[in-house]
Amino acid sequence: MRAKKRQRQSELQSLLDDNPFLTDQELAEKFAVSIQTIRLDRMELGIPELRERVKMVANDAYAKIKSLGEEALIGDLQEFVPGVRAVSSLDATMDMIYDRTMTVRAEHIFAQANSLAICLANSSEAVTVQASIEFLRPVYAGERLVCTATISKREEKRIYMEVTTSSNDAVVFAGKFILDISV
Amino acid sequence: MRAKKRQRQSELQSLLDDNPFLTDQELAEKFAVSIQTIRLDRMELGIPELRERVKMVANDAYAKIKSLGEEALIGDLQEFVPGVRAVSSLDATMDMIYDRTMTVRAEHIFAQANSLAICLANSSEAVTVQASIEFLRPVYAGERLVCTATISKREEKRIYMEVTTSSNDAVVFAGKFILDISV
DNA sequence: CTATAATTGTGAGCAGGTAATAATAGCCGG
DNA sequence: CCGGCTATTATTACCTGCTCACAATTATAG
Repeated sequence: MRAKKRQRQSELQSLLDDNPFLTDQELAEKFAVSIQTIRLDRMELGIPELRERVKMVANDAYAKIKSLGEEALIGDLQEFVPGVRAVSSLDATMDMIYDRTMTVRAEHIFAQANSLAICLANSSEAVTVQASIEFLRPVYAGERLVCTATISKREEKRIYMEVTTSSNDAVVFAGKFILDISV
Repeated sequence: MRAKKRQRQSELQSLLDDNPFLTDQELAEKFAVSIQTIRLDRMELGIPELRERVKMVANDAYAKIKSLGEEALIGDLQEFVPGVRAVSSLDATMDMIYDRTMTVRAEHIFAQANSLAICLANSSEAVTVQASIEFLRPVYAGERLVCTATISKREEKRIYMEVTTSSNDAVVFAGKFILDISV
């Protein structure tokens, strides 16, 4: 009996982990137990009710969408010298991690660099056209990534930049970006 | 009188737009009207109740987090020949867009390519160490991006890949990736 | 066989509503 | 100033998805 219960509770946990939108009713049917059993299980596992779970997801949404979503600049702008240099900082969080290696996924580091480059281009129509990038060492959650973009050359319709990202003074990323500013 | 109502309704609309978590009770207090007035306003504006609003935000979260968040592979795997080639497809949505140019942000295209490369590396410890990438033309919302990664060279601890992304048979992105598989 | 654990049932109550219906307040034109 | 209209407020019944408290039943291990 005890085994059955443990089994159900762990399944319940993972079920709700990747689908928080299930009612106690639905869960009871899935496990073929009474609704009260489900409620007791939730109590013991410290899982809040449907509405609270949904609220939590919704709140996370508000926070996470900012972590890599629609913001123009990924990270926080620290310094901005038009036509010369821009610096942004970004705190690496668990949301950015690749499970298998526990390291920050390359696209997040690229995103910080690329968005800073576009920001520094300071044109309403800047578009990244080329980049040569190096990820010098893996980054872990909790590190603060400071990214610096510097304009190295400027042509009529192109801007060349050097972008580097450091954590604790060690360079973790370096890249050369070419942006198009036709218009 | 009519002016007052219009004023209130438009304020209500924008209030709820950037904070969907307000109850009718709270709104009534904010506007110093009865709760029924708020309900009528919501009806006229077609704004659903708190719980529905929260649910919508939570659902968006689920969709958006997948758009560039925690998934191992960004896009859907279409083909996978271990050690040789992998193909994924990704539908460009409005969530991926840079407002100023209305084009898909480079990091999303990079993310699709990079995550496919890591997937193809098929090692529990693959890490991108270098990439030379080109964005050949801008991508707009609605396009279907088909990304192909091919292994071009394999060393003891490194994998070299060619990754290209096409939309309607035109190549929009091309890159050479070097991954580290030390372990 | 019995003590304990697990499960199920019941009833009250709550938040945040919908839906329907009715009463009241404010204003405007004639 | 009064009828008519819109806007607002009130009232009541009902809904979902719970919580909380308490009791009853069933299973099972010792």
